[in-house]
Amino acid sequence: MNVGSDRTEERLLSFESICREHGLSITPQRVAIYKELVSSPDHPSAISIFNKVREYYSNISLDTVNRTLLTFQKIGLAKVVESSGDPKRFDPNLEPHHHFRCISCGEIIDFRDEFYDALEIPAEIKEKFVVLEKKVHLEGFCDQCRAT
Amino acid sequence: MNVGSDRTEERLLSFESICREHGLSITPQRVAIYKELVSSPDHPSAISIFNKVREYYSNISLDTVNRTLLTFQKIGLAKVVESSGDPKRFDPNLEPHHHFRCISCGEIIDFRDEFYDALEIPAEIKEKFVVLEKKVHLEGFCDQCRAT
DNA sequence: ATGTTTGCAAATAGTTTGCATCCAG
DNA sequence: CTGGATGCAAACTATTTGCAAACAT
Repeated sequence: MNVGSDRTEERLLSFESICREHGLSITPQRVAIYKELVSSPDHPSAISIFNKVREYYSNISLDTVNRTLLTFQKIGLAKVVESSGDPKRFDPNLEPHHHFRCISCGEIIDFRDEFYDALEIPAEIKEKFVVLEKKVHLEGFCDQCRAT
Repeated sequence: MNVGSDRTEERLLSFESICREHGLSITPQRVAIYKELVSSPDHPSAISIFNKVREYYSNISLDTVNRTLLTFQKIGLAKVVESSGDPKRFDPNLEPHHHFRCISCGEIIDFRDEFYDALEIPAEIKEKFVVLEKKVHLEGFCDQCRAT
């Protein structure tokens, strides 16, 4: 597990209250999974979180990790990354941000862009649908893979 | 199978030349799968194309459909939709367009927007990566599901 | 106390692979 | 003819479900 930053401590507090709001128990498994998720610099899959948590919580099961991550998604503590790949990847970053995905290695890189954040929703969409999330998705080759 | 429009006929011709360019045979299976794909109004999964093609090509196998769709993606005849769901969905629409996805029913709706098409790539990204694709992804509730 | 959560095992869904046969070029 | 494509079966990966035991509140 990564060493807890102030940011992580802060998020742990809101984690507990959000769980309570939804009538969910604060179990050690959920705490451990949440800590791993928010201290992840990337977009971890259930398996990668499972492997990290298992280092110090040896008898946790992959099913619990899967179930818990889906629960987190449901109550708004995580998002599922839009990607065309097989294993679901989770995103602990709830701030507005955008994604670049390398089509060669599959790496997904977050980036901030105030201009993108401020994009207007087209009228034809706004009239018919309720838009809750807006994200620019870029694709191509990352610096590692462009060299190949 | 949908009745062939002029657009479909047109695309079939370029389909054959693109296959030849890549040294791929024009097999009846590939033609059938391609016809289904491009006449799809939505973003079909391998299974849904399999089911439609099977109506008149009864002994085609799902494996062939899967393999063929991946081949189409490789040679640029189709794209895989960025989505967080399980079954891969393919996109026959190669024109620049954007997606709205309903988080309730999973429907993905294409929309055109010239302003979005013209978005600049942020300098920090352009410097490091090669960007081949740019798409705005919106999420929320579609008109059907917002009522529920 | 009791209703939720967990871990295990089995089931399921989607996709991929190996291989013999078949067919397009 | 011949190499690539297909169909079948089996393997594999990711995820989900049923259920009894364990735990949080």
